[in-house]
Amino acid sequence: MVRVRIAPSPTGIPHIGNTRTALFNYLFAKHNKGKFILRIEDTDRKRIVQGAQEAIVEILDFLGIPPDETYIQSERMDEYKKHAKILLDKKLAYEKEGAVWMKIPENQIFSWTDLVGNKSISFKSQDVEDFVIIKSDGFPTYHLASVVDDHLMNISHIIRGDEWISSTPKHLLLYKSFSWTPPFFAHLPVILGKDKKKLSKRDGAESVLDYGNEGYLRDALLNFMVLLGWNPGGDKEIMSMEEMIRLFELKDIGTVAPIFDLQKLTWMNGEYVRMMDNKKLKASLLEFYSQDKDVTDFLKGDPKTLDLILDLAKTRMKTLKEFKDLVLPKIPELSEEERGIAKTLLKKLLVIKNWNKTTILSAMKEVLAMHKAKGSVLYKIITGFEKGLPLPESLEIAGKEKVIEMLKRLAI
RNA sequence: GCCGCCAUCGUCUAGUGGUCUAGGACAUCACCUUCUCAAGGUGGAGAUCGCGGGUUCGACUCCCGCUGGCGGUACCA
Repeated sequence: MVRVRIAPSPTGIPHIGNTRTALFNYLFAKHNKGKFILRIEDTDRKRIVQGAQEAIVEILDFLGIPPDETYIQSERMDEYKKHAKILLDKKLAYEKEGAVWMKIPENQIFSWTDLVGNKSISFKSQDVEDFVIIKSDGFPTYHLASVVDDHLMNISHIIRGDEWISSTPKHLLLYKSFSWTPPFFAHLPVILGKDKKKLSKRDGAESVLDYGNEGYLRDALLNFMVLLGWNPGGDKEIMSMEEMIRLFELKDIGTVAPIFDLQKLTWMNGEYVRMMDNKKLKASLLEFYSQDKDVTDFLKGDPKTLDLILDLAKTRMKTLKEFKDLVLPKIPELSEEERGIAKTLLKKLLVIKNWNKTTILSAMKEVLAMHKAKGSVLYKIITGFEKGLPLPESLEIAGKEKVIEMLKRLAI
């Protein structure tokens, strides 16, 4: 039975790296019909951050990768104390300055086969130092608490960041001291920023929640993250959660620290926007703009009209954030010349009898020819931006009356 | 410093001794389309597979060294 866990400490908001680790654990669990466990490691009382625990849960929820079981280490103190005593009694640990320390035996080799890259890693005991297992405040350190819990919770595979590699010999010693069989280990390379340094605020948003607030879609985020250090082979890139679960295997995890490339995420998000049907897109937009009455009012307008507009907008937005400027015009600041063009446009549109995109387009072309102007001028006049949804279509949708009225106000 | 991990286009990667004059995707450039901007289509440029030694009839693929990057070296996780 596969049982995996993520063990975040509530000392801050999880960043993309931690979140990807959670995703990989989730996919591995589901691929093997196993369990995905969340264990809050709140043993460092000094560094606990208010709201961090809630943020962890919120992120898993946002991504749709909820844990099957949840544990909190501060509620399991008895276990850690009990197990520390066993080590003390066996004389494998000792007390010093109010803390309990694990003694590293001499002339030993600690080695394991890491499932990332399927290679053997080993450390000599002379390179490992005695370490604290119970701090003087009575709380266990990560080393003791995680080993005890992983064993008690029947964790089969530990999939975690590779900053843990050099701690693994300590964990191996603990397993041996308790006469427990250690689980399998898979250490994931960290995700780096553009500068090849650890991902930081400079690289943009910090947590997936921030990306969500920037108008990135859950499915795109998931798809992009899974490809950071994992590849099922072949050229397939766009994958649904079901496909990821079906294809996910530890042997396909890369050994190289990937760099987070926002441009590719943005492209992929655009792909997902275009793949969505209008009903789903509308729902996503409604959620994203829930605080913006102008946009939600627009979205709640005539469904048929909205449908047409969504079709036009889909190929022009990479993130949901770009939707507003696409559909809600702003008042343009026109030069004298542009005002003249606006007047001509008004005149030409006014005489159209059969108001549709074809007649509107030919009117537009006449105006452009008369003024020897580029099409972008008309977009500036009507939308306030030099580009936008195709005018013939959107003016047809808006209706002659509304368009004329608006142009009159501008041209005066 | 010591210990460990890693090393293919700018980026994500395919590649497990010969099929590689190294494939795909993002980004980039050109063209097509065109009322603007996109989307889409076609094509181009872009990697002497970090460097140096081996092993082999033959190395991107195996071994060693070097260099570089990253991580660890806490009564933090």
